Amino acid sequence: MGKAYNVMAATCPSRTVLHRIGARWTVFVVNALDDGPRRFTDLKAHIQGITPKVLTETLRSLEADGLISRHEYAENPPHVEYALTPLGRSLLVPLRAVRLWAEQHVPAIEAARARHEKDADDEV
Amino acid sequence: MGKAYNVMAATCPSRTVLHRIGARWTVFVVNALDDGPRRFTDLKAHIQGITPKVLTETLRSLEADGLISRHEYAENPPHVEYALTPLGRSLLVPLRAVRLWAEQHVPAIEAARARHEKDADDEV
DNA sequence: CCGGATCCAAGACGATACTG
DNA sequence: CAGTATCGTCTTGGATCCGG
Repeated sequence: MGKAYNVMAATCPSRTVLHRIGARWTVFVVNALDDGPRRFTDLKAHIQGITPKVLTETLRSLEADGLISRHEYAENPPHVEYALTPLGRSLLVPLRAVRLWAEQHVPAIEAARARHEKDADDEV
Repeated sequence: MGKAYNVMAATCPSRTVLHRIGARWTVFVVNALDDGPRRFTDLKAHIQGITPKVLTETLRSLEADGLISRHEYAENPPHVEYALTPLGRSLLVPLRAVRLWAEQHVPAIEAARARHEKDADDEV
């Protein structure tokens, strides 16, 4: 029995999964829930620059895929908490690594870009 | 001395890095170079469904960021090879994990989507 | 507090044809 | 073989305002 799924295959269902993971804000939301449940406004404040509309869309998508859970308390004013499901926590492992990689390699990337920029100039 | 970079901050340079990593085809190209250098046509065949234009754009971006190297042999017909740089190989580690996660959790995601679909129907 | 509704802009992505 | 050129589409995402 070989591998069941392969993202390199055009019609493999894993591509839709990858597409969801790769969505612009998924890595932010999943990482933001790393240290426990958070409320909507809390998430919005933590993930700087995200708009309420996009945050809502992202949360709904992740909920549909079973990566986060939404718990609504019957209070007024409203009180809603989002948390990672076990499946979401398993995704957190690679996504945390991606986040860390991005944060740790900023200087290397910027240096490469500067070098590339310079090479382009030299060719003129 | 605290952490230098934080993707949660709106203006942090790590966001541009994350944006590049998150580009639709980055994870495919980096993973495709996992087991050694490949030629353009080889990549295109391996990453099913990618168009030459998009593949070129992705390769150029990754090259500009110092993640892959492009080696051109002075032959006719043309012979060009792409390979991961050390920096690119360091990115391969988390991106390979992302790819594996996507491939391994297809059934879980599909089950969650079906459940979600059913819940939506039940509310009607 | 937690969103929903609406409108709009950008750019990513795709299809196709062509060339050194 | 390894791309370019062109064009069109179409999904994302952003801005803003409103409502339960």
